Amino acid sequence: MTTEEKIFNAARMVFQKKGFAGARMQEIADEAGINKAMLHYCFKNKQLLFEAVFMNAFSQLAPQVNEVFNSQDTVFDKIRKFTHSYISFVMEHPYLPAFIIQEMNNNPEFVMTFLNHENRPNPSSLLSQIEKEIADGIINPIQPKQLLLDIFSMTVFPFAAQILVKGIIQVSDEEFNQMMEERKTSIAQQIINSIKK
Amino acid sequence: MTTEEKIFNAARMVFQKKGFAGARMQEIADEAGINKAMLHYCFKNKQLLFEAVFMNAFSQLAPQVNEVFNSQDTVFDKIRKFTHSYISFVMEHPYLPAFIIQEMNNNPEFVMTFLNHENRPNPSSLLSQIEKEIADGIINPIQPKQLLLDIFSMTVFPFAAQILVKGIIQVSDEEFNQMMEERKTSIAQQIINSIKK
DNA sequence: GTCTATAGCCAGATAGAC
DNA sequence: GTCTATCTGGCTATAGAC
Repeated sequence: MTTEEKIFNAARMVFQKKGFAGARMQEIADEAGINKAMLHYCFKNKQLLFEAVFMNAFSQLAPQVNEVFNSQDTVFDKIRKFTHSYISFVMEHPYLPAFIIQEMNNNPEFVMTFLNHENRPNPSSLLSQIEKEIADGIINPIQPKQLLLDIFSMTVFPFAAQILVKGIIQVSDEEFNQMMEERKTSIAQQIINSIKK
Repeated sequence: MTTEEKIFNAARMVFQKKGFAGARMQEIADEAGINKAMLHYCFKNKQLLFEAVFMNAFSQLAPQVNEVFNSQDTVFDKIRKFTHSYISFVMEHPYLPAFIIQEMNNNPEFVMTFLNHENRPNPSSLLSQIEKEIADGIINPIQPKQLLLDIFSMTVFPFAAQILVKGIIQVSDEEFNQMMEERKTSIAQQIINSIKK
C-alpha cells in the first residue's frame, strides 16, 4: 500500500467518524502511521483531502443505485434488487450513509457539485417506469416520487441513524446486523405488498 | 426575551446547522446580537451550551413519541397518529432529526445519557402490543422491531436526509413540503396495507 | 519522500472596566 | 449584566534538513 493510500484510508475512517469539522489532521496522520507533514505533501490541505474522501464515498454509492434503476427489470424486480444490493454494500461500509447526509447538511453548497456529476444517482427513468406500470394497472396509484422516497427511507435510514436506532429499539450489534440481513428481502416484499394490485 | 433565551435560541440555530464541532461561539454571539463574553457568563462553556441545546431538542421529541406509543389505541391507530403528529412537529423543526442523528454518531457516548433518561423514547409496550395483535390474527406475522423500524424510517428519513433527497428526486422546497403533508396520512396507510390480514 | 520544528492563525475562555 | 481587550492552547500549514 502506497503512502497516499495509507493516508486516504486513514482519512476516510476519521472523516466518516468525526465529520469534516471534527476531524483532526494529527489524528489522520496517527491513524495512517505517518507524519502530519505528509498529509499536506500528498493532498495539499484538509479541504482537498476531505473532498477526495467524500467524492470517493459518493461515487461508490451512485453506480450501485443507477445500475439497478436503469436496468430492464420490472419495478418490483428493481425494488427487490435495490434493497438487496444496497444493504449488502452498506453493511460493508456502515458509516457511509450518515457521513454523506451529515456533510451534505453541513455544506449545502456541496450538493450542487454532485447534482451535476455524471455519476449522480439518477432515478428519472425509474420514475417514468412507475408511471407506466400504474397506467398499465400493475401498481396501485401512488405518486412515483413518494414510492422512491419510501424505498430509500426503508433501506437507508437504519444505517444513517444506526446508533440512535440501536439505542431506542434496544438491539446489540449482532442483532442489528441480523435484522439488516432480513431486511435485504423483507422490505422489498412489504413495499411490493403495499402497492401491488 | 431574556439574554439567556436569546443566546439559547441563537445557539440552537447555529448548532443545528453546523453541528457541535463546526459551530463558532462568535457566530452564536452575533446571531444573538450580544457579546461573546456573555455566552460564557450564562452557560460557562461551549460544551455546556451545546448540551443544553441538545437535551432540549431531544426532550421535545421523546414525549411526542411516547404519548402516542403508550396510549390505549390499536396498533393501526398508533401508526396513524404517530406519522401524523411526528411529521407535523418536524415540519416546524426541520433541522432536528439530522441534528440529533449527527451528534449521536459523532459522540456515541452521549447515547448512554439519553437511554437512561426518564423521557427517552420507549417503545416496549408497543412492541408487546404488536406481538399480541399478531397472535390475535389482526396483523400478519412480522418481527415487531422491524415494523417499528419501518415506521421510523418512513417518517424520519425524508427530514434527516432532506437536502440529499431534494437533490436526488429533484423537488423544490414547496414540493417537498407538499409531499410531507401527504405523507402524514399516506405512509400510515401503506404500512398498514402491507401488514394487515 | 519523509521527517522535525515552527510559523501563524483562529477559536474558546478569562480579566477587568463600567 | 454587559462590554472591550487579551490570553492561551490547539490546529492547519509551511520551511527546511536529511
